[in-house]
Amino acid sequence: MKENARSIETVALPELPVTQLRRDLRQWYAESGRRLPWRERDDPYLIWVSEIMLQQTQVKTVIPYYQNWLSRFPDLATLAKADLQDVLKAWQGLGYYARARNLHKAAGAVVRQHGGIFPQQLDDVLALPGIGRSTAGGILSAAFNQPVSILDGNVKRVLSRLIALSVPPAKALPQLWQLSDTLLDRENPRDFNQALMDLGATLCTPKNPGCLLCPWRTSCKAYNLEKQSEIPMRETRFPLPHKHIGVAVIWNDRQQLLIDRRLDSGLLGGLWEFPGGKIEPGETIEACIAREIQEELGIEVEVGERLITVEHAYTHFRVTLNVHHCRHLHGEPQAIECQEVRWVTLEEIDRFPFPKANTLIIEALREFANGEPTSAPIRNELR
DNA sequence: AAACCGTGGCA
DNA sequence: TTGCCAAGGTT
Repeated sequence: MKENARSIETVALPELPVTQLRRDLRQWYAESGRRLPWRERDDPYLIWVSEIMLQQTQVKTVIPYYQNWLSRFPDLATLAKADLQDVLKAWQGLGYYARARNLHKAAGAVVRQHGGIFPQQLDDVLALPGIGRSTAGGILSAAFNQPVSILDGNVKRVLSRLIALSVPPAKALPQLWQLSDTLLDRENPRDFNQALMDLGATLCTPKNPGCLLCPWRTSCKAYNLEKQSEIPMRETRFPLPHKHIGVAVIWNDRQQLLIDRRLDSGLLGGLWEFPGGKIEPGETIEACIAREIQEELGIEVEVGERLITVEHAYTHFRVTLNVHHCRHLHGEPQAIECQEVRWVTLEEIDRFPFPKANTLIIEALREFANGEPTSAPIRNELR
């Protein structure tokens, strides 16, 4: 990590009553800190798993996945030996699937390079895939009480308000890192870092922060300027592009369905899906599906009636999946633009990891197979 | 170094 | 309905 020395010089950090801030935060945490599953023990594997799951993901979402994960992969050695498909299955629905692939890969690295013992050197931890500076600090401080600072979304927001930062946090990362490091209570780094995140998650929230209960309110520049709701400043973004996709549910004459496994890199890497592709301008859904299936799988299908229409939003675009029943006519399916192709029954399909939008298709297939009446287009957000 | 990478909840 | 944001890292 390279510090931007110039910007540190030009943007001076305010004078802060550091000792008092540490003491007030410590006392608040003792009274109001959260009790969370990964705070009950200091096993680095348990802390590590929680830190990866919590990247860009809220505590409430993580907890059930965390419990289930530990029942399947109770220790690092078990995870290292596990099949990647089982790992992805346990991650199904959490999103950012590279986190699961990297966790699995890193477990193997710890076994081979560190004798199965999670490393305690910052450089060794940072060398593991999926662990950056903030996650390394979170793990080392929580598991070993090491004085390593953190800078996650909570801390960025808390510190931005504390100094009334006049630019979006992304434009001031060196200063925010320096502030996190300056404030860090080196006598109690574990509790300090956890307290800072709790403060951001429960009081110093993005909307309607509970400033009247905040232990830092007398020192908080944003509060004293009544600018809590304007800080941190946001970057302006472009509207999300919308893609229209034709998707095939291909049946053979043995009541089996054709699914494919995506390439390991990129969007939804390593997960299974129903094949399909983008509808070209002026193209009908049926023509698109027939064309995509010929191009991607090298087979010919007859496109039948609509099964479901799924709306789904990813981070950088929205999609409409136009899903149609298809009948396999001829040709042996080939893995041309994917890793693997497979015929499965509706009974077997649950064993494979699918992304969210595809699980909605599977639900619709179940209803179809059970002879339930097809309803109006089902919207993702209504489910 | 800007772009990419999921999903759920909320207003 | 749409946009925003969340315990960020990788390329």
